[in-house]
Amino acid sequence: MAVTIKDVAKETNLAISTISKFINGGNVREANRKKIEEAIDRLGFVPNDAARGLRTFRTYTVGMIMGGASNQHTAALISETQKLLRNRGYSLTFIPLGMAEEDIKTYRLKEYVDYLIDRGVDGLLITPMKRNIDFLKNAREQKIPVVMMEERGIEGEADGVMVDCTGGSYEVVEHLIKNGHRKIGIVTGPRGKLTADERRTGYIRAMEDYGLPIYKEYMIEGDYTALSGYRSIEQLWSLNERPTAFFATNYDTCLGALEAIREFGIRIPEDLSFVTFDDFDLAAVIRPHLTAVRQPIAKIAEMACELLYRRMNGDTADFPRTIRLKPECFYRDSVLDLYDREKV
Amino acid sequence: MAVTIKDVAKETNLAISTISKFINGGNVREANRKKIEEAIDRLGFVPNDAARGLRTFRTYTVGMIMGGASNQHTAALISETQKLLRNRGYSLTFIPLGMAEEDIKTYRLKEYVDYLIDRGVDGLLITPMKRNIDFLKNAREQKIPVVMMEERGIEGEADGVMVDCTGGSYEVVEHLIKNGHRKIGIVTGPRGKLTADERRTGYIRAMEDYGLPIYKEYMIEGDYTALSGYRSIEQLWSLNERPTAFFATNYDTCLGALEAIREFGIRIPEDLSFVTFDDFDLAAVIRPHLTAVRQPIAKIAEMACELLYRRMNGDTADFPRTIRLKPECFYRDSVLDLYDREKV
DNA sequence: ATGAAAGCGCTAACAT
DNA sequence: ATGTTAGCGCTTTCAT
Repeated sequence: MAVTIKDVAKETNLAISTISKFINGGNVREANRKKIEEAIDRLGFVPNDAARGLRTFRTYTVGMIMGGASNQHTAALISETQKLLRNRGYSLTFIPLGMAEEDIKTYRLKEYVDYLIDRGVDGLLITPMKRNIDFLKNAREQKIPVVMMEERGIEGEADGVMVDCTGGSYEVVEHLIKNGHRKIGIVTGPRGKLTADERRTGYIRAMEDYGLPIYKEYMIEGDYTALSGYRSIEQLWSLNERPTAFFATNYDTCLGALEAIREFGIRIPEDLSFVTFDDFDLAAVIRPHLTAVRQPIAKIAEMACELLYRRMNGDTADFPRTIRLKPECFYRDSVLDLYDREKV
Repeated sequence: MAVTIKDVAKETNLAISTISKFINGGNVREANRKKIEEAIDRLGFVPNDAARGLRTFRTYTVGMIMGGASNQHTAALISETQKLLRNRGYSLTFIPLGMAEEDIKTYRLKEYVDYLIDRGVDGLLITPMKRNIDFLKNAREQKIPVVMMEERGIEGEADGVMVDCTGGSYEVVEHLIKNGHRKIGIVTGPRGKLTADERRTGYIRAMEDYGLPIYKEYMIEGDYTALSGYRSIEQLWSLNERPTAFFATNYDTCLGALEAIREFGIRIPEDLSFVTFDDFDLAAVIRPHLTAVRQPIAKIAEMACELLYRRMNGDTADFPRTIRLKPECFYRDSVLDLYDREKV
């Protein structure tokens, strides 16, 4: 904190403004460039962000609010985002949204957004739990760009980067159907959360497209927690007519469901075929290898950061945009081919 | 960003300095207090952190670096910390440390620390992966207080807040022993990581105290990842003489181990008794309920924040401190009483 | 208790 | 290409 641009100026016998210009990528005579670089190095000069921010009305800080940091998918997203932002000279102020905690009831998203705005972020990356944009009021008023993750863009409010969950969900359920499954259980995510609604929709649509009946008993209302995944298997297994396949719609429910499956001694895929949204390390390792829909996490982060970066720099082209990324299905060994079985 | 302290001054017909004083908790005549509060409210004034920081050489920002955000324990820690810090007026700049990624090899901790220091954090909360303090050089030189989590305090360098892992580990292994187990498998964490070493020590010490032999084959070298947990069961189950009990030393290895257990159709506790470090939602729900060592997460966060807060405010009493918290064992149903079995 | 004024480190407009 | 200078919003002496 001690050495300032002034010191560098003195050291190099140049004007403060020349140093400033250099720092910000301006043109400087070659000889001076060297001198300045040396001086900066020797002195260990680091620009003072506070001073810079005071002038430029920028903090070079991005606020990120998102829940469920305890699952691999989210953690990876945070990690990627942080890296990309840092490479662009931004740091990340992070607010985790409690998933199971009191947060979900009180939904203090607006409070958090306002807090970050007051602290002076240049942009916001938000993963909301429902499509409700009250919390964006101050961001809009103060023209702080917002990119929503796992949501569509909103006219006049925010851009959105999301994965085509309906498609991914459809594809994996279709895969089950094509393997002869008719009774397919599913544990859904919280109502109003776009990804959850889409994954449910994909399931329903696939069933309908293949003329299959949709039984209420097979659609378990969950909330993306491991516990709800666990309960869903519990519930399905208590049915007289058990499903032959199961679709866990996110990482956490998948873990929970697998636990119940272990507990009940259910065999995959002999007793129950199993597919899941969100791929993870173990999914490809455990036996049988789990068929899963993988989200392009790096790409999501990249698109969101890129878009936010552009907005923060005044590029408002195509606002609001909705970037929709395709997930990828990994077909592995957790689905039993019922037709095959019949033949045997 | 528009309304400043100046506006408030004008609005109230008071001097800027009076407003400033009020904001910072100084004494103001009752009548003025009211006027100021009203004006602030009406105008929606929020102090500009950059300007304030420029004067005070403070950013009211704390940097946090920690890995493994994908497990419940870590996620909860981040969440708690963020909350506590915010209540004290600090925001959190977060850098996740990739666990399985390239980070673990290159170990760019110093790079991250320096980055945060350059960005001007007032304090640092770090969970290092090994006891190596090179990365603290700049923090020390610039007198930026550091509280290490999951580490001891270091003379002249940093305070430490940690859990007595040796004790917790000892206790839970002792529990196994007292239930008649002699062949106890364990999957350890990365060498050099204090918590991992301590948990290993607790295991060894308990075995020694009860005069039990320690077999190399039962001590699987892991790295706190789910995969290593999975592999450890795989390995142990391939032994001629399988263990009767297993100790997963953290959340991730526990998940991985449970997966392998499902896959191999191993029954808990009939075929294998199971205990784990780090308690989690499902542990108490699945059958059998898992015996687990729970870390006092809220307390850890509280102690770390409190200590860091004191340091940031110049209180250097007892530096460096090492705060050691006791974990708690939850004895549930995943351990078979072998004596009982003999009787039967 | 309140006010006037200096200045934190930097950027940007303007002058050279 | 480089230099001079005003001022961003705030805290902090120092007066009053």
